[in-house]
Amino acid sequence: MTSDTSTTHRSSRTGETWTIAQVAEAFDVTHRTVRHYEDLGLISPERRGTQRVYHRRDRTRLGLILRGKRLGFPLEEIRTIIDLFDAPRGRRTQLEYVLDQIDERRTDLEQRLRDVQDAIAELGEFERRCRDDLGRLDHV
Amino acid sequence: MTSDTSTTHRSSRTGETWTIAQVAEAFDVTHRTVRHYEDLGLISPERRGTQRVYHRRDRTRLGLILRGKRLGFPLEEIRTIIDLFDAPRGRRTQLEYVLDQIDERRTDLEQRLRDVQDAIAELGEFERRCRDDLGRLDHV
DNA sequence: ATAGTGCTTTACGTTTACGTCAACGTCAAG
DNA sequence: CTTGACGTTGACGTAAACGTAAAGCACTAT
Repeated sequence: MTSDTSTTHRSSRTGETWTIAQVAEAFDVTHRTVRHYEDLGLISPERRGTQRVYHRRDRTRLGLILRGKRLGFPLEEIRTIIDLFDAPRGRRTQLEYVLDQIDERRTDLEQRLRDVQDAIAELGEFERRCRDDLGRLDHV
Repeated sequence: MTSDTSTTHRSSRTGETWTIAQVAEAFDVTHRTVRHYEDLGLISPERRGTQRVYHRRDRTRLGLILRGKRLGFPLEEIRTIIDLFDAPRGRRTQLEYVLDQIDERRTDLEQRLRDVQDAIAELGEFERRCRDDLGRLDHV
């Protein structure tokens, strides 16, 4: 019940693995969320017996997943995207397919870029009008 | 059953109103979607008898809604944002509240801006690697 | 008068993205 | 050896964002 400095090790020896509780806290999501992403095939942590063991690779993926979510992509689409990064690009057909996918993604992202920029600009314009109104109130 | 050039008028006289079918098609959504937004209070078209009549104001709002959606905002949040634009900002307290909200929104949008830019950058880097791989295949 | 076209409400169904138990395993500490 | 602390697998619940009939009104054309 007192101060316990030995809470979050367990991977002190390996130095590169984490438990589900640790990654969940690190990314500020619940363990349920992490398991859900695994159910959908977005991450596949190592199993040591029955326990899940997360490596840096899994953390990288989790970061990509959460960023994708912030951008409003559905999880299924996020899966196809990050799978793309790990896809075997040995044969020419595969590489050309991957490059095609990249182009599609980029088109989508550039639309979102415009959306965000427009929204920020409109917000700025709106703020200016509000500050004008405020100025008039001060002036009187 | 033959060619019918008189399909989409009905507002020819007023020149500034549309039916639900027309706005739905214009924004490439279903009428169900449009009505759903109305149920949530995101738009409130005029009623002429029982029929909905959409004005430019409603189209503007629809545009904002759909852009908000592309950026991954939930509809409820979108409602509070676009309501903000139409809010009565007469009193100082109101104006200060609005300016606060604007700041919150901007912080959020700037995070998304970074997310999109990072994603595009990573995509570019990934494409470069793929093109390298492709070049090596050509070279052999 | 009737049929067709478009709009309306009501209401249940579906998908996505998890939340929330329940019930059980496991490992170290007391 | 029992008690936690943490982990595991189901399995059902839920909120958001619509989809999808079903059934009826209104106007127009034949």
